[in-house]
Formats: sequence, C-alpha cells, structure tokens
Amino acid sequence: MAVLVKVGGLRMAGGTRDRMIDATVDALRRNGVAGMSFTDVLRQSGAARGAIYHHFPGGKAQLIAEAAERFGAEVRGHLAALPGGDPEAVVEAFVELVRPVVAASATGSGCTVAAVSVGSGDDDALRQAAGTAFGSWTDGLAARLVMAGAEPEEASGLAALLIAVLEGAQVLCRAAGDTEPFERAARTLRAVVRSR
Amino acid sequence: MAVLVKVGGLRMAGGTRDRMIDATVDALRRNGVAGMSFTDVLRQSGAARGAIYHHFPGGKAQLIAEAAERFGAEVRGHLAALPGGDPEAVVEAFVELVRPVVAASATGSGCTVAAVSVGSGDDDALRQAAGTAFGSWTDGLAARLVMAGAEPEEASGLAALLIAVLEGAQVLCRAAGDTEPFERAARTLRAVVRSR
DNA sequence: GTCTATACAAAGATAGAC
DNA sequence: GTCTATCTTTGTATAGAC
Repeated sequence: MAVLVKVGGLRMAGGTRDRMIDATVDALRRNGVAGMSFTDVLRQSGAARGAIYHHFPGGKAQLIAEAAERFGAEVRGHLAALPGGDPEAVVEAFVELVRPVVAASATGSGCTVAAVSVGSGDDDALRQAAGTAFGSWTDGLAARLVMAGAEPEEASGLAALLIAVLEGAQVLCRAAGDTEPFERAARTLRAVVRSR
Repeated sequence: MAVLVKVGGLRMAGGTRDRMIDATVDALRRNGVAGMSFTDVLRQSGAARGAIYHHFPGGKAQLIAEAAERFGAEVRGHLAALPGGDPEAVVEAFVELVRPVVAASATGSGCTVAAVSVGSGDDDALRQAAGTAFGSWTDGLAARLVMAGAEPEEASGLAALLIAVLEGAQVLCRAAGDTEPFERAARTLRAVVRSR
C-alpha cells in the first residue's frame, strides 16, 4: 500500500497519515475532543493501531492539532474566495457560504475548531491551535472586506461579529436540530448591514 | 450528613444530589460532556461513588440533562431581569451582562449548555435538553425586547442574533485566551443597533 | 512503513454491607 | 441514604514481528 506521492517535497493526499487526519477532523466535529477515540479514527481511515504513534509521536494531542490546522486552512480558503464587490455583497455571500455549514451542524457535524476550543481542557497547545485558526478566519475575512471597500477598523469589527455568529449559530442549530436560529439571526444581520 | 430540607415538596439546595448537579455544571463547562468524569463530580461534591445511581438512575445522561436544565434556568433568569427602557438600552445591558461570562470563558470556564450541545454525540435527549435551554434564552430575551418597545418580529431576530453572538464569542474567546474577539464584535453590534 | 498483540489506566455501571 | 468494593468496557500508549 502506502501510495505516497511526493510533489515538491509536499506529501499529497492519499497516504495513510493524510487519511488519519481527515478522519480526525470528522470525528472531532461529531464527538468533540474527549469523545473522539483512536478506534474511530482507525476504523474510518483503515489504518492499523501501530500507525498512530508512528505518524504522530505526540499522540492524540498532535493528531488533534494537525486536524485543527487542516480544517482551519480549508475554511480560510473559502473565506478568502468570497465573492462580492462591496462590503454588503460580501456579507451576503458569507451568509450563503455559511448556510450549508450550519445545516450540517444541525445534523451533528459541527465545527472542528470549535470542538477543539471547547474540549481543549487545560492543554494550552490545543487551545492555541484553535485560536490560530479562528484568528486567521477573522483576519482573512476582514482583509476581504477591506478589499471590497470597507474601512479597516470597520472591517475588523464586522469580521469579528460574523465569525462569532458563524460559531454561535452552529452551537445553537445543533441543539435545535434545525437551522432556524441561524436564519433568524442572519435576517437581522443583513437588515442591519443594509441600513448603513 | 444529608441535610435535606424539604419545603413545599421541593428539595432545597444543600443536599448531596444538589451539590452533584452543581459540580456537574462546572465540570461540563470546563471539560465538555465526554471530558467530564464521575470522579471529578464526586470529588467536588464530596459524594460517594454509589450516590450516583442512587440519585440519578439514568446515569451520566440524566446527570448532564439536569445540569443543563439548571444552568439554563439560571441564565434565563438573568436575561429576564435585564434593565433598559428601550431596545437599544436592553442590548447595551446585554453586552454588560455577557462581558464577565466571556471573560470566564477565556480562562477555561465556558457555557455548560454549549458543552452539552457540542458533546451530545448521538444522544437525542441531551441534544434536546440543550435546545430547550437555548430556546428559552432566545424567547426570554425577545420577550424582554418587546417589553422595551420592539416589534415582535424584530425582537425575535435580534434576540437570535444576540444569543448566537453570546455563544460564538465564548468559543472564540476561550481559544484566544482573552476577550478581544468579544469586544470587537460587541463594538460593531452596538454601532449597528444604534444606527436604526 | 505496516501490522498484531498487549500493557496500563480510567471510564461507567452494579452489588451489597451499613 | 451513604459508603466500599468490584465488574466490565474502553481508551491511550507501547513492543516487537514482518
């Protein structure tokens, strides 16, 4: 096995290590940090038990940190690619981007980084991994808003508000079992941005 | 021991059962559902191991559900007591109420109900317990806004937005280790409500 | 690098004496 | 109602053959 393709020194998707991280991303968003077990990850990735400490000498903490990084980078990419010629349009596009994410959360598959934040316990490295991801989202979204013509300070505050709503809505919608809390909040959010 | 005072058929605070629920509220907000152990609860409440299934035949799930209910009721009380003669003032008071909560979250002690929502896994009873608590917060806050003169539909949307920001800010601030994400979002929130 | 087997600790859950 | 003791399962972590 082990189809390890190396391109420019970067290991491409498809390897065991890679599948393990993907499986961890999924297990985290579904069961949280303490609720995720190696058993789940091994079953979903097809890896053997011994593969864990071979690929991740730091054990569970390292695996989780890398999963948070991967998920964080992926979302950041989506945020940077947000369409919209003015701040209002970017907010509109943000709402559309978030809708399916929140829907997934309503059926049990929430935000991996939020799971790491809430479940980090007293592990500072984990907490910081989550903080870095969230920070990159807020900064990326703020930069996107500036690019669309917003004032830097206004963009920073608006981005922080939007990311907070994104995370809060996922928590609420998972508990509610539907996306209604998000739709209500989003309606107000748009009305509010439009009236500026 | 067992200073069980009964008043009108209701067991008052001070009993073993009661202390166990309090300890569970605390353990949940700190470590999440799967991260909370009976060992923690027993140590903090001073109860014996056998007391668990004596007081909570439903085991861990029942204990967690009751903790979510208690925390939910307590917060709902705070929201109902929010001062303010008009919607803008209520929002202002909300921000002040939330500030210390978010600060606690930044040091590791987040929202008990959020922990239950995120950590509920596939247990529908737990998910629903969290949903009920969140629903009561949103409804209570909306009612308070209506009382302060807001239109019912406007109040419903604004309340959903505020609760989402409350929960999202806790997740972000815990990861950041400080309250900056909340302060940024709150600044924008107030500016936005004021401009109506 | 991949796999099997296993050590060791901690979890939830019960039984039964007091 | 309270407590001690224990069963069973599950989880993390490691050792070592291939």
